[in-house]
Amino acid sequence: MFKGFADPTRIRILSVLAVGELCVCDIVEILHLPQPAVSRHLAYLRRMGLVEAEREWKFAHYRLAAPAHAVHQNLLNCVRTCFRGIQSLDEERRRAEARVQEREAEPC
Amino acid sequence: MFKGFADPTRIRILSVLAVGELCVCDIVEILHLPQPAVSRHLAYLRRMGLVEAEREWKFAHYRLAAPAHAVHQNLLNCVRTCFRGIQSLDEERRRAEARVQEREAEPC
DNA sequence: ATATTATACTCGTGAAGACGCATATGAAAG
DNA sequence: CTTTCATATGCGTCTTCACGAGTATAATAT
Repeated sequence: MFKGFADPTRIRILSVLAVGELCVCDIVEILHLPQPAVSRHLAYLRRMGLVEAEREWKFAHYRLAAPAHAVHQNLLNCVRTCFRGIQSLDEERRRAEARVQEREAEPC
Repeated sequence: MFKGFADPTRIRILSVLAVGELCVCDIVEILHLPQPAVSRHLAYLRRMGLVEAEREWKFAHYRLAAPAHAVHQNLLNCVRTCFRGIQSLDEERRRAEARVQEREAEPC
């Protein structure tokens, strides 16, 4: 579980997913990372049970998994509270929020 | 910081140090691990700022470092609360408590 | 059928680190 | 000075994993 958090890139991914559900391409744009890197880290996080994926149309929507035990809960608190105020993460979260709101306003 | 927790042996060490100050040889006996392994993990944890050492007489007394930031605080909460109830860790903590109490009762 | 889009995977390379074993350091006692 | 005890560090090996580059897959669009 801790290993899931033991990488800067994965922390960034978890941090933006804390904002809301995002697809791989969103994360690629928000974090300015190559798509295979994002996919690989997401696969890792999936294996650890930290995120869940759902395919809809052409997109894989990822979200934070519901905490399965106390450690998990505690680490999610970290994402939601401790990571506030770190400038680079804040910016990425802002961009993520914009994306999530576009999604909600989007016509089906 | 998360990397400090991303190893089972280090979690065991942090868990017994949460009970109180211990020297390397205590940890070796409590966890049934070879001394070099313990020393190296402690060095790692020292580099991460998770533990502090103090040499007194021939012994190096190790203790958990005071939390330096929110993430650190949160992870220490994990050690103190989330790890309760895991049988193997509980046993090791019990043995650590015995040690700490011997220390306190010890004549100078 | 072909092209496009979104996502996943494979492979090679390199770095970090875990472990066992042996050995070094450093202080205190004999 | 040598021994002993507590601790630290080197070395060789093995595993895990991060990353880049390329490619595969699978669904949709033309």
